[in-house]
Amino acid sequence: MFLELDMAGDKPIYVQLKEQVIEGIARGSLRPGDDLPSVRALAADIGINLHTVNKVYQQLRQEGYIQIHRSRGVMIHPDGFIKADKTYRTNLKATLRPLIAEAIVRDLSAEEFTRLSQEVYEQILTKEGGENE
Amino acid sequence: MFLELDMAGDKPIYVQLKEQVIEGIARGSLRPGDDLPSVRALAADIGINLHTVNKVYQQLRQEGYIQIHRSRGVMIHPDGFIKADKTYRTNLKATLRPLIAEAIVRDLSAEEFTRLSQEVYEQILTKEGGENE
DNA sequence: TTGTCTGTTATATTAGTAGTATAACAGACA
DNA sequence: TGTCTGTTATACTACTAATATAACAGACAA
Repeated sequence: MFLELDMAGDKPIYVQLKEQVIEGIARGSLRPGDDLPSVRALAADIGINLHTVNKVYQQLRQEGYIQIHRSRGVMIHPDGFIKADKTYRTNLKATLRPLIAEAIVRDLSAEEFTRLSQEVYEQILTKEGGENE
Repeated sequence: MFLELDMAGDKPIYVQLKEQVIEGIARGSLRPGDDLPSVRALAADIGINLHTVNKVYQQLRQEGYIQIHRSRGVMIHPDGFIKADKTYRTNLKATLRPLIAEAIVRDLSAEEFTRLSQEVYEQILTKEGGENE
């Protein structure tokens, strides 16, 4: 797999792992129906505990990204993903709010903010690496 | 003051407090040179501990939003704020990356994402309340 | 000079989360 | 019967959020 975890940084590794699976789906590297490693295999592969992987899988399942079958293992959800609805948009705006408040104070216009967002869209879809903090 | 803290939610109250000060500056409710309450006064006002307020003030000072004088108290930084530089933009893009990855999976186009961002800009600048999660 | 305001520092405690370590349970299936 | 799967339970360490007291030190007005 294509995983790169920063064990030192302050972002929890289960969050990093979850985000990388979602970005893998966004990029198209992981496609509906694709198998994911078992909790034990992935944990051993990246050198972390089984429970940390399990926590990620449980959250991804709850949010509709993957399917888990008792003894057949884990796969990317074969029926596609939950579309952006009202609740999602409301939550996204709430998440963006403090980011944009800071942008305003730093004199970053809405147009510049949009340009940065476009760049991130392209970075993800064209498989560019993004410099992490 | 205009503070509304959610003690139950999972967002730490020191983060909420910090974000609300920054949004206050973004809105123009707090302007360069304005006094802020003392750590003890603000803590007593909203019913939290002195150290929680102090932590917020220290972080706001470190990031250039406020000035702290030993026994004269706290004020919004009178000389304006640090403009968006290369480092800030890089960090902002890193922060946006997982949000946008999820947006892509949920079939939210870059144009729609931009539209939501514009709405948040306007919400903040026109002093609308934003529904919190 | 004394009192009272300011931020600052030091300790200690409680509660919750992140991550690890073992172990065992239960379904599928070759 | 093994051996793979996810699942559950328990316990431990380390760290963070938040609180509670207490004391220190600078500024400044009465």
